Amino acid sequence: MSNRALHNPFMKVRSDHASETAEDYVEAVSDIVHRTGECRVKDLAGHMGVSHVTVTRIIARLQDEGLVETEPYRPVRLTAAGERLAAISRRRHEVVLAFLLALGVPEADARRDTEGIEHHVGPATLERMETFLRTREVQ
Amino acid sequence: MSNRALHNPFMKVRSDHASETAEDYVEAVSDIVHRTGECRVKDLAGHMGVSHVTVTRIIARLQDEGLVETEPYRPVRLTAAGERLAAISRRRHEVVLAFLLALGVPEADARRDTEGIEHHVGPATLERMETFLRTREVQ
DNA sequence: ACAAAAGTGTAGTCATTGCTACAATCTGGG
DNA sequence: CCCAGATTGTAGCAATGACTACACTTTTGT
Repeated sequence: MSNRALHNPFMKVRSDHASETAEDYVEAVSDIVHRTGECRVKDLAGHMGVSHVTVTRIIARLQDEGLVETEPYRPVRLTAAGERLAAISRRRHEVVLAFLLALGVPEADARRDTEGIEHHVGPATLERMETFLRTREVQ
Repeated sequence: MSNRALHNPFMKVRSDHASETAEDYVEAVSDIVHRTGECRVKDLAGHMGVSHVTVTRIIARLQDEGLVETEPYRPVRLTAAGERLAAISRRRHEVVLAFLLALGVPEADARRDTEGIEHHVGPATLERMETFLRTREVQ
């Protein structure tokens, strides 16, 4: 099993799915705090396109994981760990988006695809994308 | 809501998840049939790294969706629709993998990342990847 | 100051994808 | 032929993420 995990890419993809939500949410919290000063549940619900109930439960889980802090009826804040994860996620998001744009993908498509792709871009691929951006530039 | 769906990339990603499984499984069925003559539940379980129970249930769903055909204790076959989806998925998979390799990503990383990325590569991005492969070639 | 409105939490449901444990079927070797 | 082992199916549980409906705070406007 653990042996197969090392060789089966599907397992990697599945375990990635678990952290995708965390990455998306801490990034969203970070964005919203920087734009509006504080991040409320309803802001996240609007941002993610889900009901406030879904947000509440996911935030509760992220709090258990030590990524965010909040109290009932209060705004959501990032912990230090949450800030770190948000920074990493945002940077990767930006690299992937810039890369797709540099590739010549129309902006609307690039934004859509980046949202799905970013969570599956490993360090090696990210590094190659950055190299491409530095050397080729737009074309 | 439906208005927001058009503008919220996260909704796209979520609905993509539903079809990812279908794509992965029809592609796996196709591969296994071509390699060994027939595709059994246990082959899929090994290929995907999950228990046979998970496979059985997913295959049942894909049968409802008209992508595969099977009877109890019998091998799994693809329908015409399943073959079509498998062909599309495999081609996209190959393009993404070739693209990452052309980018200079080490093979092991490229294979891993392709597995996660492929499902989120839209037509426009796929087209740009193919163009890159045709024009730049390896570099 | 206080009621209405806005925002948030809770209860309960559903679908998906995992799992283990156990039951049923198929198949091959003796 | 027939049973033991391999394969497949079924039952039942857990976690995640989605929802509606309803309850509870907080905020706001008069």
